Amino acid sequence: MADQTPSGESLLFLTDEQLRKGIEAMFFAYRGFTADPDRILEGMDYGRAHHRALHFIHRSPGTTVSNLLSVLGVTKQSLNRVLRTLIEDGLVEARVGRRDKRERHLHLTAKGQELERELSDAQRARMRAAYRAAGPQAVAGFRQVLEAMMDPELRRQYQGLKENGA
Amino acid sequence: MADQTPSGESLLFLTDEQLRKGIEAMFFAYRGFTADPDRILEGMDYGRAHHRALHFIHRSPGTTVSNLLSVLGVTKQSLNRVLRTLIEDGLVEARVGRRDKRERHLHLTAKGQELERELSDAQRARMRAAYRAAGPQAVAGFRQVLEAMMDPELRRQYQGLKENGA
DNA sequence: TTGGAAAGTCAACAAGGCTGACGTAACTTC
DNA sequence: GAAGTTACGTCAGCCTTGTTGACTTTCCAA
Repeated sequence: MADQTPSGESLLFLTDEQLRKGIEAMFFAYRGFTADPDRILEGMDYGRAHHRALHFIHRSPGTTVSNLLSVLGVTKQSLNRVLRTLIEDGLVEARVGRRDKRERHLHLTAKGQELERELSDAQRARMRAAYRAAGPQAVAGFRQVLEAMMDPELRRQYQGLKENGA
Repeated sequence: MADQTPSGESLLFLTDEQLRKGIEAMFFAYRGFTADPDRILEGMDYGRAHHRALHFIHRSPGTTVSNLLSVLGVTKQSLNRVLRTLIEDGLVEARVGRRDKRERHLHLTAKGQELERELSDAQRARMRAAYRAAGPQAVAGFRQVLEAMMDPELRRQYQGLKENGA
């Protein structure tokens, strides 16, 4: 028992083997995480990229295109392809900014809300099952580790998303 | 305070808002998770798919192609493309099976070990920092939630990977 | 000896990233 | 008011990594 911090905690959770297991857990869990929405979307003309756009527009209604760009971390050409189809299909509405007319403020239409809801219901159902199985303590730890794993800039994005429901 | 289980735990961690935060945490954290290897690989002729192959061959030396297929969850055509370049470039060796000569047993060459090492060092460094920042309790919770999030079949794959280092 | 599994390969395609170049409207600054 | 910057959109072309389908070779096992 040599791996002890000055304060007496075991450092065994930092072994390469433990870290590798964590890496694999992320890999397999992420597959599960996206599986349900992917299943819903296949067959429709949409993919994961559309899901992400819907999610963040739902989350921050009225967000601008460049805002969304920085959250999603893709190029405007990539996002535009996705956004165009969503707007054409009447799931998303782009309103010209009132203060700054260059900006487009993005909102979900009723139809957009509906699909977002369907996707997020599926994803939340899995999340809820996992949370319930693991318990509140585990969930707190889960969130802590994920947060620590983010790039600092992304962490700020993450924390900036409106927090409530408590 | 109505959200209490019969055993008295709060269920506030199961609100839609909390679940959404968890979903976003997964999204942002996964970006960080892959960022370092991606950076190393850009410029080389390899991508994330090559990294995954290297990882699991390292993890289970002598694994067969079909074994790897089921772990990675892609088609043999996809995997083959990746594997071919890795073999051509002398990072991976495919040994014909002794018992069953149809099977190819995959091993990393010295060169393959080297790249795998470089990629995994980077990824583990981030993981280690996150683990250290969050602490052992949080790490345990992190692993529990991720495991509960996996599809049952993937969970078996995950648990089947040799466990040690404790 | 034959059926079927394991592996490999060719071709074609799609999603979703990327870069670069260009255009336009609108805001900001000098 | 002119010049520069920002926000957005779009065209064209490319790459990676996934897909399906069809086909072959090898070879184990019943």
